[in-house]
Amino acid sequence: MASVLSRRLGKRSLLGARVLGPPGAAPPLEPQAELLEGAAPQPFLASKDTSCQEQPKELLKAPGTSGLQQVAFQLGQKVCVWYGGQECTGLVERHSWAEDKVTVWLLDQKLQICCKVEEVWPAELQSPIPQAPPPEQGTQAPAYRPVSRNIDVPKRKSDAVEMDEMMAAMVLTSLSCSPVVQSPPGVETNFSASRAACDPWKESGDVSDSGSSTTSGHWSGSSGVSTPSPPHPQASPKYLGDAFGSPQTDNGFETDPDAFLLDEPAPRKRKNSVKVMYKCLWPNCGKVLRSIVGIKRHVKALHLGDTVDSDQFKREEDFYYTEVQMKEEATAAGGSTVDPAPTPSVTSPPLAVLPPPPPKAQSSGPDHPGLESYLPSGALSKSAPGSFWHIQADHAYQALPSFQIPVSPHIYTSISWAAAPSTASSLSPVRSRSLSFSEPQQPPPAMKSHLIVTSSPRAQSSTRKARGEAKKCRKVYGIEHRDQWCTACRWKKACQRFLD
DNA sequence: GGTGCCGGGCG
DNA sequence: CGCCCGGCACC
Repeated sequence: MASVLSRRLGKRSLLGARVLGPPGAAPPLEPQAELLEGAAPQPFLASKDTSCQEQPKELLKAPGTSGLQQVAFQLGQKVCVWYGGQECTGLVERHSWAEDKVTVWLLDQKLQICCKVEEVWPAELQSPIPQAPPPEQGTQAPAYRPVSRNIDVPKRKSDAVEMDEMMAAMVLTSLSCSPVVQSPPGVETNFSASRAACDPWKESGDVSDSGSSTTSGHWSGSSGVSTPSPPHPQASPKYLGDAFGSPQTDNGFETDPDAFLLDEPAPRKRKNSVKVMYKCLWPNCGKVLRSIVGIKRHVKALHLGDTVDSDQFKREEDFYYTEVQMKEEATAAGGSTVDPAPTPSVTSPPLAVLPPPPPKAQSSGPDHPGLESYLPSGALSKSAPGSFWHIQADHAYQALPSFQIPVSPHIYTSISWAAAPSTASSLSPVRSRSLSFSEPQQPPPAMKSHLIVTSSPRAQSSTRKARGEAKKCRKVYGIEHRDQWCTACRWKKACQRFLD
């Protein structure tokens, strides 16, 4: 009995937790979610979002992360920064202490960049901070950014984190809505045009970011993964941003950076395994190539116009493709090596909606990497299993429909699709991670497998639920105490108090 | 026949 | 949607 009660309540509280989680400043959910990710601590998670989207919290946080000259930049403060090989002036958009980063709105370039504190200095001082990284390269010819910024996205461990942050930050800020330039929320100045262009997705993005979880509340702790089934037809850089920012990304780098580094990713892993492709995320493009080089070239040539000299777009091609896992079979058909935009049939639609968990090479799950990693890490893990075990008994019946409590094999089966779509398309499962989606997670693994396979065992009672042998309200309370029955019993429905 | 509960009706 | 009940399958 207890278990039953608890199970139900759990659903409820779970819901509450989720809904409340996001908007709150630091929902207790967060750490949990991270834990579930099963990955190493992910500074990135927090940092990505916060560093470039909200400053106040950060300001409160550890103001001592890196010891240099902790100048407190203020919003709107005029500063200088090394960018594009030259010293540019701009206004401080935000200053993230935790990340040691400053987002600067460059007046000249009319774009927003996010860089380290050390690389920014108040406009009054006419030179960068002495021991800071910059000039080494900045003084020379076409250096685009001081120091590390020159490394390509594919990265090695050492630089991975830093780069990730940078990239994500930049993507989120300057690239977020169109390849051109995005006016930052605060500075609504004269860029209404480009702003208008990006509004559609931006709106949805904002919604989810703010955590107002309009729809179902399946909100993922802090990662931008939110995937609230954004209406945007094709992938926009935003998702790219997510992609690079998502915890999975980090994971990917940690676990298997090589795959991402490889120019020729065709190291055909096992047969039937997932193959890494690279998909162009440029609006209306969606070209899929097999080599990272190819995709880069494609983006650069077709979309960025190969303007090698334009600092602004330098290396931006990195942002306009994403890694995609495709079933080997699917791609194998097309056969050989490079180019042909292969079998988008499978990938494209989901991809557009997905937070493409891209630079991740499923080195882990040899069997169905796609599923294994996308499912759990993406949506499922975000649920709060901890709060699972309580519910008020009597109204569980009412609650049932919406929460899909794993009560019986039937319900499982009805749910199982969530876990089962398996091999069909490695990407698709995410498509409808809705509230109930995460529930199947709760039962222990054994149950889960049962879950997936079931469906016919009770063949004979195909429609009708097998009669449980547990005592029911009627038996326990007797017909004379009908008022003490659970609601379901009273209504001649499946008893919810004494489940078996 | 007693019981559990599905399907469906009513307000 | 809450409530109720006919009726069926199981015991």
